Amino acid sequence: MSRPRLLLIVGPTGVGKSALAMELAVGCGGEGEILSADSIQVYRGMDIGSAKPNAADRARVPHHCIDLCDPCQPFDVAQYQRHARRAVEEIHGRGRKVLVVGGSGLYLGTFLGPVTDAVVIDPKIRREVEEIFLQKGLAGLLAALDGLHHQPPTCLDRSNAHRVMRALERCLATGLEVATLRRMFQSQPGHFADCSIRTVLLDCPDHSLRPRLIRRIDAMLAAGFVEEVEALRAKGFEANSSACRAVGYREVLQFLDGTVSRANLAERIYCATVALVRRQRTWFRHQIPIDRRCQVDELPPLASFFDLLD
RNA sequence: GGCGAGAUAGCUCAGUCGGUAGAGCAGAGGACUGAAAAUCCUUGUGUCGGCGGUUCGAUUCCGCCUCUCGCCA
Repeated sequence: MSRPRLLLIVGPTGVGKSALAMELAVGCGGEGEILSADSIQVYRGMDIGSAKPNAADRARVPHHCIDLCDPCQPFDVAQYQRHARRAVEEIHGRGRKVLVVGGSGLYLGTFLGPVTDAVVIDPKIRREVEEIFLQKGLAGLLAALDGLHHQPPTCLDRSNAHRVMRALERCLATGLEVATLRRMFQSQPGHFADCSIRTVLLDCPDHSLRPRLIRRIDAMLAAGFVEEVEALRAKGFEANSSACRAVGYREVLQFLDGTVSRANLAERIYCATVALVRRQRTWFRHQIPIDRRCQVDELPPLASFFDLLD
């Protein structure tokens, strides 16, 4: 049995990754299926704002890892990893090729190396750590963490309460120090180490990306983005802090709350999107090994991508 | 036309009881172990509207001018 073959199409939001993936999936003799690596498209009902592929595209080419859970339920990369693994096995079982498409750095990272470890955190420990944070804030977390070490650990972001909580949980659950856990984590094989994986970075210069983003945001608003957010809010998606803070969704919620005017809404979404693009590019620059780079305005022939899949 | 308020970073504004100024947002760079479109870190020289006056020294006080926003005619 051959190894599963994956082609990752990565790039900042709005450059046209999905369109390229559709062309490739259809163009390689109908042999490709699309696996989304998008942390927002996993939520049902977050359609317009996440630029989810439409029904026609989904009927034409099978898509995976979309609509995996309700937006009021928490979702994380470990769950994504399990869904993605299952999808890859299914697609490979059909003798087809996997086109991974997305811009969520951590989710893409799942294909390229370890993103989670095997440490199981007892819910009791998790509650205990949350309690420390609620009572004593970041300083309390750091004090607790440092108390478990010979020297205060420096290999984590000590200003990021979220990261410190994760580290503290692991130290409490295993009795090990942060640096040791980190070494163990980094020496693990990735979840897709048995697959053959190539990456393509798709980008385009700001002078053509930015007008494109503006058009896309206007189209989202015209398509009923505000109504989508109202419906999500009615279902309680504000309980999911990362879903309701996603680019565009946060701004529409601010509009619904009256903190942002309708006249400024598109502009605010645009600024948040540009900031996201910047963070995505930073991630792709430093965290993801890229086999091929191309500009969306001057794409090479499709056949040259098939070489990467063989 | 009269009265009042304002003019400070790309934007919104704070401040300096007179010793040339700082927040938020925006912009730029960076980090990344189950929230990742999340979260976090770094990064601020600007004729302090113009011209005069007082002063050792004015963005700050005074006068005039320009512009903006109110209110009254």
